[in-house]
Amino acid sequence: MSEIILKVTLMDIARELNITAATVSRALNDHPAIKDATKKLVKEAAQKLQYQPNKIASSLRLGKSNIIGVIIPSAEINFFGSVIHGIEKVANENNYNVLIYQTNELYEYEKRGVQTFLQSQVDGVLASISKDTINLDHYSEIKKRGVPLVLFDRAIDTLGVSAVVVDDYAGAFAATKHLIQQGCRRIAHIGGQQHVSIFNQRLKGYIDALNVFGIPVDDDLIVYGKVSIDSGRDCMNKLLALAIIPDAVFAVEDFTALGAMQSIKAANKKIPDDIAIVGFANEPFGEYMSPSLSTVNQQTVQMGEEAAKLFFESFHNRNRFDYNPRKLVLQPELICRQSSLKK
Amino acid sequence: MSEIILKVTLMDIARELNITAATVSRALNDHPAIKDATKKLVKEAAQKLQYQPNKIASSLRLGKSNIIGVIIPSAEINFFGSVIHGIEKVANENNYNVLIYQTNELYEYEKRGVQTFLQSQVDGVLASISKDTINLDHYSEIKKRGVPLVLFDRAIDTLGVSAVVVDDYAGAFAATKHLIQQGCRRIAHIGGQQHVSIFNQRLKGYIDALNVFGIPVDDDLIVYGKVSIDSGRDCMNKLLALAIIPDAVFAVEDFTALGAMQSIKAANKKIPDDIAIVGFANEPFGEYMSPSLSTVNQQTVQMGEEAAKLFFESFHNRNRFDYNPRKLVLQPELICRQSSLKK
DNA sequence: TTGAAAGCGCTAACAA
DNA sequence: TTGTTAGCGCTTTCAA
Repeated sequence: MSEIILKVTLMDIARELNITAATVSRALNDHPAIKDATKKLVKEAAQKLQYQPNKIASSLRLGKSNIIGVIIPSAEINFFGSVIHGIEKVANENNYNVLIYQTNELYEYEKRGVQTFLQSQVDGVLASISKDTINLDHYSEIKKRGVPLVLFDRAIDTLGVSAVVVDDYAGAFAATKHLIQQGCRRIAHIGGQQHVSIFNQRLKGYIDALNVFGIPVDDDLIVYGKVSIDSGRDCMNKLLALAIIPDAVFAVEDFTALGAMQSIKAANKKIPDDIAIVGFANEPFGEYMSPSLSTVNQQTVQMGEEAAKLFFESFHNRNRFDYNPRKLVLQPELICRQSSLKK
Repeated sequence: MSEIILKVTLMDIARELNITAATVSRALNDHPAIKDATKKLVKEAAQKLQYQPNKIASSLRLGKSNIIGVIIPSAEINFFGSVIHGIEKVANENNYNVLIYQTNELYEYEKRGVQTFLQSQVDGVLASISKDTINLDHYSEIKKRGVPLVLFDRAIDTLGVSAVVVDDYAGAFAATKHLIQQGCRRIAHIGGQQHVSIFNQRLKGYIDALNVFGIPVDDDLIVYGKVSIDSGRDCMNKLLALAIIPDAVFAVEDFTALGAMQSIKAANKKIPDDIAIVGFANEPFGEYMSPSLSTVNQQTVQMGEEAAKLFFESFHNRNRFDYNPRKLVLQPELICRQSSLKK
């Protein structure tokens, strides 16, 4: 049974070598004014005593925590897992750590997360706004405290902060265009909550694609839901109840598409022959369904990486008055699978 | 454009009210010795000045960070996302935050993660050991420093720390038994790396189920892979090359099962009629495939919750010599879907 | 019921 | 090249 290691500090090393803590600190940080011989001695002693620097003390002194706070709706959604993956990668490369806070799509939790992060003295906050959130004062507060804020995916322009988003409009346009090119003419859209900008953009892309190709927009073919499997099923049922049913559906997101597919199958219609369908997000399950689901891929890991990079950019320029937030728009990629490919 | 809020400290509040920082601190922490009137004044002033307590300073003083470090192989794997969800939930309820470190299944990263967490003065570490890891000294070091360590899912008994695992043996036994009850007699197993305890347990459960039901264990029917879609496909191809092919497969995990299914379909065999198949993990895609995948559900969110609770238990008892680590075994649940249900 | 003073562990300005 | 000293913001012991 090995002994417990007692807390060892700079002072312990200093005492061991009959020098001061300041010298030890400088030696460990490779300060140029310190003799190589001293550095060597100090580092050996640190090793021997199994010294671990206390980051909290150092953070307090330096006024910098080397921690990025990340606010996400849910760690359980694959999309956000991927984004975190990207964030972590860039953060670790820069000697930063990542604190996670989940909102469960609730405004109250989101507010609490922001408070917690400010108190934890994070150097920056990366956030994806929850669907439930309308009031944005808590985000303004981050800005007011001089802490860099970067939004990803669910961004809001009025905040005037850096952001990484995918071009939802372009993705929706491409998806709709693809359906038109497959010969579909009655293309429905199952949309999401319109105060969420990404959902609104997808609606616009859909409408503009129809316009560009001279297909009239039919309000009966546009239904709105809450973005879930159940809601997808319900919305599709409404579309199937129309006098003339659609020959294609562009769903705002993959789970919605999945619900719609279930409903189509239940009505004994064939996918894609009777009704073609395209989703959005490239959730992993889409690839393995039958028929496999056409969708729009969002470059999730890259989104995380870029968000983290934007934070470092803001952080390094935080004292410059001429630094302006940047908005990065990633291009999504249409993935055509069986659910939309007619023979 | 709103003004930047300058850092406001206890001293600022104290000055405002002509009292000392000590009193302010006590008032904000509802110390019983402080007059209600004073508390009221202090809290109002704190509000007015938009005071945010500095947790780093408080951590340094108290020797306690209120942070739990979580080490996972990858945030992109749904399983770990769910576990984090559970951990976050319990952590937040207890005023704790969660630092995440990803190892990408690499020993070197895992070691670095442990160092980072120790330096960050986390109050405890929750970890799932990466597949690549064999040397466990870094985990022993956490113990030696008196920091509570709780392992989840990928646990190792020899470390003598608390752990939450699912009963992999029981899950594998149930899956195999189910296949036997469906009338299968040549049941193959696609296994994982045997130094990973959970994979080894699943093999044992498979073998014991065969034994209990009087079915001879045939070494030809057991193949080992690296736990991935590709590896599942390769392993299944080997099984399909046997003189007498199996009539069922118990795969060590869902992605492996998925690869196997692709290979079975490519060989023009019917699932489940020619070959029935069961996976392990209940990855979301399994529900939506065709045929849908039978699998074993692992109570992931609950696993996270229990792991966090075990940490708090260890933490509160960290100075007691009679506290022993506890191992929690969650019971998995067999989910029978189309891939294994014969008519 | 409150104040004075010290200290958590580290780093940086200044001095030598 | 190294030492001295002070202080980051908070909490707590001791004293009043």
